[in-house]
Amino acid sequence: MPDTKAAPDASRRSERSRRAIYDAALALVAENGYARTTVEGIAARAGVGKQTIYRWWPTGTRAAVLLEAFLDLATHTAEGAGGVADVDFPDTGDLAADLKTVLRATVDELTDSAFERATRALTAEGILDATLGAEFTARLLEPQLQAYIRRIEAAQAVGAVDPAVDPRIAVELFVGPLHHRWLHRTQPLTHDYADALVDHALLGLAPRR
Amino acid sequence: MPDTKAAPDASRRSERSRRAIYDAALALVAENGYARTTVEGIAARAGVGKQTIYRWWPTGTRAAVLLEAFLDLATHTAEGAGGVADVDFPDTGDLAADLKTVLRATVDELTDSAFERATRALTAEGILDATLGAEFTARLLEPQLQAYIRRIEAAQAVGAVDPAVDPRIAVELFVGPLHHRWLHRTQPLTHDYADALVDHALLGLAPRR
Amino acid sequence: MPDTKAAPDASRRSERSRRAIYDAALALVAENGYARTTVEGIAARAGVGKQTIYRWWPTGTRAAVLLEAFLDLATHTAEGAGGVADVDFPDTGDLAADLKTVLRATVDELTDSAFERATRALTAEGILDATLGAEFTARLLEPQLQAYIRRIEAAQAVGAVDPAVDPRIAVELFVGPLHHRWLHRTQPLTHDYADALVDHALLGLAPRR
Amino acid sequence: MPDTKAAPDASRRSERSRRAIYDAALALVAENGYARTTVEGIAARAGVGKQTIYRWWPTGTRAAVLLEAFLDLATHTAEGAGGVADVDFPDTGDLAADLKTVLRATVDELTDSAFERATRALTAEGILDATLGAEFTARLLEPQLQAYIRRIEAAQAVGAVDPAVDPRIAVELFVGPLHHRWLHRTQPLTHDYADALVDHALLGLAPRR
DNA sequence: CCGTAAGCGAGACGGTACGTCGAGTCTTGGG
DNA sequence: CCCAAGACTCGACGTACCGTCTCGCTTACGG
Repeated sequence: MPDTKAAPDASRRSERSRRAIYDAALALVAENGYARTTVEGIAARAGVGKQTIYRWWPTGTRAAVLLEAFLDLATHTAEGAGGVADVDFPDTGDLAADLKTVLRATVDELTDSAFERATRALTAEGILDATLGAEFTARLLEPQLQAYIRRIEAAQAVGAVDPAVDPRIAVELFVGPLHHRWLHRTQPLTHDYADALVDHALLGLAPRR
Repeated sequence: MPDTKAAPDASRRSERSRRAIYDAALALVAENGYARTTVEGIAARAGVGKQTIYRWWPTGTRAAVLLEAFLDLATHTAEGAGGVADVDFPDTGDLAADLKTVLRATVDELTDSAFERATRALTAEGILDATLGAEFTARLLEPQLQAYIRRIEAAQAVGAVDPAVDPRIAVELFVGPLHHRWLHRTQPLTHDYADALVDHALLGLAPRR
Repeated sequence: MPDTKAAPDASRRSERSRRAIYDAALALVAENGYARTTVEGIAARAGVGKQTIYRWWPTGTRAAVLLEAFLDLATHTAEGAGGVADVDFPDTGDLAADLKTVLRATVDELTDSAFERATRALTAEGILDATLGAEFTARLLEPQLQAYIRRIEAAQAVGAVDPAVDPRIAVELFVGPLHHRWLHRTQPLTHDYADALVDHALLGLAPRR
Repeated sequence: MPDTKAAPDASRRSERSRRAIYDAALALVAENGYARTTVEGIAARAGVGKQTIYRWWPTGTRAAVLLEAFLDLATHTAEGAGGVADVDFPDTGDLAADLKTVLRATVDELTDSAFERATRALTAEGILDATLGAEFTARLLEPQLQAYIRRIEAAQAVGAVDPAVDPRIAVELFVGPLHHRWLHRTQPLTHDYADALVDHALLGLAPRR
């Protein structure tokens, strides 16, 4: 036998229900927090049967719905720009300025009250569950990191970044501390912090002279 | 009297039960994962009534128990050294070497199969719940960061680190990327990575000449 | 048009599907019992869409299908004899013997493992639901009772039964106890019991002299 | 191992909940019918958690509750008379009159609008499910039949009933037809019918002269 | 030295949500 | 327009845990 459980026929899926589920999930998490958001609640708010949710997200249901809601959102936001997978990163020729621009935008996104709770929930679930974490990383996080990497490689090509530097580590030098502060709330997450991070990372800690 | 609920009398607390609860909680999380660990399960495994758990951890029960189990563990590990709050950081005079030593140790801790699940669980809960997050940060994370900060200030005093550098940001330049990789599993977490991180952060990304 | 819901066009009905539904329903009840027999299961087993079942049996679906399956069966069994409505009752001139013949046959039918479950199910549903009960009585039970009544009236005509006796009550004196024992399983249902019933009812309980 | 599932500790059972469940079950069946009565509904009406119901009636839940509700009711009605198991049957010396008294009372019980639905439900479930049926018969039906049997044996002792008669069959000659008419609603269930039944059964169908 | 008041193991309780099943309706594509 | 297939909304199922609440039992004062 090929499969234990027959997969549902995606071509007959209700578009209306799918969207209603995304909207309901995001709204409920924003309003009540992830812990108080239930599958039952999402179904009720979306005007949908629970089975419809479990049919399309049989495992990791709550988090899986949220992840797709996010991806859907991102897709529609970036409409026409080629989708999420192709995040655009500014290249004005000034690496530090470009990094600050992007990191400041990231700060704004992470502290956007409409989505902070959902983003935290997804991140936390990804930390706990490796399967969801892989999905989260591959579909949301990695595309962004790749955009950084491309910008840093461009900088290396024009001599703005040491060619010995591993671009992946370079990215993490910016993104890691930002996320660290956001996740653990050790200090407020501000534009100034984003700027300082760029300066420290580019110049290094050791004295230049 | 003004209090709605009388606080339990800590002097009468059963030491045996307290320890059994820690052990049970850590073991269950290690065996089954945090999601499948329940208060009921902990109580049963510890041979303890549920009420005994709720008496001493009335809120955020599951995570609160785990956090204390961790602190208890750390206290007994660091026995005699003055406790967790006073983490010791090597100072051989060679900052890069000292950082690598500590970061390598951190890598080992984070990937220790006996505790990785519990650490992830605690981190994830802290991300979702600000109250627990504050507790987690204050009692587990911050003491460690302070040790880094002291070491970096010492390095600044001997001219090994640029005096203009913000020590807090400096710490995050090491710890942030490490945690990022651990949390999101983007790449394997190795000693080599710890070393590379130190080198990149100290020297900066911009070409030295 | 006044009708809320158009009645389906019976002339277009698929004979193949109808028969397949009867077979599936009877088989499933015999195999798994009525409680575990579902409309979905019948449809699947019959290779038929659910709608086809609901189209032709819009109310009381499960029981209605079973009832028709039974009637269909009886019709085909009694083929040529004029159908179910005209049950034939032996008349050898010996009333007691004729009653014993029929009651023994009834005992055999009621304990026939192929149909006992379905008969019980139909009876039980008829007990609960007056509408189905009326249908069940009119189409299955009453024709049988009428055959008894005719035989008893014939017996009264030849002086074998007291003319003051109400034939309907007389029938129930035979059929009632038999069903009682079958329904409540108070004692085993045997041919001997059928015989004893006839003797007791004909002669009465009071001493004859 | 002795048991798959630990039995609950009956000594700690909540009397208040038990009674509330009985009341709710009987009321709901009377109001909405058995088919529309759900375990969830009973729990809600009784102000009780579903688990409390499933704890004490793990199998055949709905019907089992109803059966116990009935037994409880009967126990409290017959309070002081020694309980249900010891049904009292009149013995005025006139067998026919005594039987008519009891059968008329039975007619009234069976058509009592407060309990008819519940009685039908229990009977129907007992017909379908042999386990429940055995319980139903043993605890509700059989005690009544035994009272009849004792009365008939008494009648035999004084020569009012033929000694060759099987008392069990005699009982069924009265009770069987009554139940038959009640269950199948073939004719109205009246006191006159009860009287006629007694007369027919005692005297028999065959002419006395 | 002896109540008496706490902590304790145990587990029943009222709840909430889970994930599943089936009912009956609706939609799609084929004949 | 019938039909097979199956997705849909809805409601109930029986289970798992939550956090609260008695129950007896044990254990440490404090009069």
